[in-house]
Amino acid sequence: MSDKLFQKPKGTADLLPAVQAIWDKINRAAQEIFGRRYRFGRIDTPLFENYEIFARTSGDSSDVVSKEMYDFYDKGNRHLALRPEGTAGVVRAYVENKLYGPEYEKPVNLYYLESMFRYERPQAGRTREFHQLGVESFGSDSPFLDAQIIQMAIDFFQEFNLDNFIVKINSLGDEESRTNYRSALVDYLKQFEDRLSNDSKNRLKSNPLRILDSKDPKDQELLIDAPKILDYLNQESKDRFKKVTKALDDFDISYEIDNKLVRGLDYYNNTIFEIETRDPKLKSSATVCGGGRYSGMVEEFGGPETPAIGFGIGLERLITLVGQIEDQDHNDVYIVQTDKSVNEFANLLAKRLREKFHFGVLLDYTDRSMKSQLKSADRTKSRYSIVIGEEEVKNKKVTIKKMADGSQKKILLDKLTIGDFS
RNA sequence: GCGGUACUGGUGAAGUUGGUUAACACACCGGUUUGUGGUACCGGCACGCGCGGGUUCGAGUCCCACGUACCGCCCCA
Repeated sequence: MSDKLFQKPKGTADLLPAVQAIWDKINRAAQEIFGRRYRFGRIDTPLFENYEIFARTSGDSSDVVSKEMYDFYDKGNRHLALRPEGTAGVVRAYVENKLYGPEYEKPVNLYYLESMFRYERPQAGRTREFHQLGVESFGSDSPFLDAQIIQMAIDFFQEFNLDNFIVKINSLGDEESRTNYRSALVDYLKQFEDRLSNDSKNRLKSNPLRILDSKDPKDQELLIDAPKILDYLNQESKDRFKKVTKALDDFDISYEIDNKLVRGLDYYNNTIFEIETRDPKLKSSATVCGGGRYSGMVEEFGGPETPAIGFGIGLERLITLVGQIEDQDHNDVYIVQTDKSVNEFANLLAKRLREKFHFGVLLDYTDRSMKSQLKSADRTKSRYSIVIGEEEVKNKKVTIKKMADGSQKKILLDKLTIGDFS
């Protein structure tokens, strides 16, 4: 085996300087759209939480909990887990910090940008550590908010000029509707139990709704005549869903009602949605955003009954769609030294230029040839170089060279102003 | 967790049916008469072919195990 001690853990990535420009842009876009336009406040929660926080909310039968969790015991024998998704931690923080209190404006709107961890086989658009940008809104059950939240995600994608996607939406209904539907679905599928795939057989007991998005072609065939969830919504849930889709229509959002959409986590009810890209770069990982309504979770953590809705955007997936953006960063001044006798002078000059003009300043510390130093000035996209030699040191002058056209001028050090560099 | 493909220098890679000195290009460093860049020319740059074993007189080239990456399944962001 190779020297695995010196390799990064499987499914992780180093984000080198060359790749940071896009992350900066994501941060700025989140701040601008979620923070400024929608007035969501940023929240950061711990990288790890008590195991139960995720296990209970996501559901024991979910893949995330049953096989993808990075859990461990600390020295105090506490069972902890690296967060596999963002919602549970935010809800925990909402309750623990009593953000439901009267001093906070309702709904309480939060967004986060954090890394998540899932023990999975890496492939395109899927790594073990990945980043999610998500929002959560607590305290409103309005269907108009559902539409607003979906619009938020779209706004974000548009900031990156992405529009080759489809919004898929479905409603799981309220508790009552969901219970009714579940038993109707189980009754229907029971008669074909021996023809179902193994996964689906297990889910028949643990989580029958998940059978709906089975990829097994035989399962799919059996599902054609299965009861449809939208037929089982009670009047209230039905009306609610209609209001959501009406609002989406009013927003000119094109969407697709997908009555087989269920999502992998257990905590959803009423509106659920996904945004899928059609870009072939992410074939089996086309979901770039997923979310929906969840009620009951705040109570589960000991808070008051609170309706909530949120979504998460997979940032690595977003980035593979956007591609890398060019780093436009320029350096201001590169100090070129004719030989090592002027090192001291040059070194001091660098300090003064940063101090006085707040310039970006670079200089060579390896006594390379002038030619090499000028090459470096080029490569670092320096706007100016300052040549320092014996003559300059003796006369307390600097030779300023404008890189773009090669023009030079000599100026007394004491007379140097910022205007000499514009 | 299951299946497939790949793995040669800083990078892209060539390496024929296993047989001396690992091609070529880019990048980098240096030089082309001594204080000036992005061009041109010249020179330098893998004691090693993911890691560990094995087969063989001999392996980058064959076999096995492991690691990682990529693709597919499952599932998701």
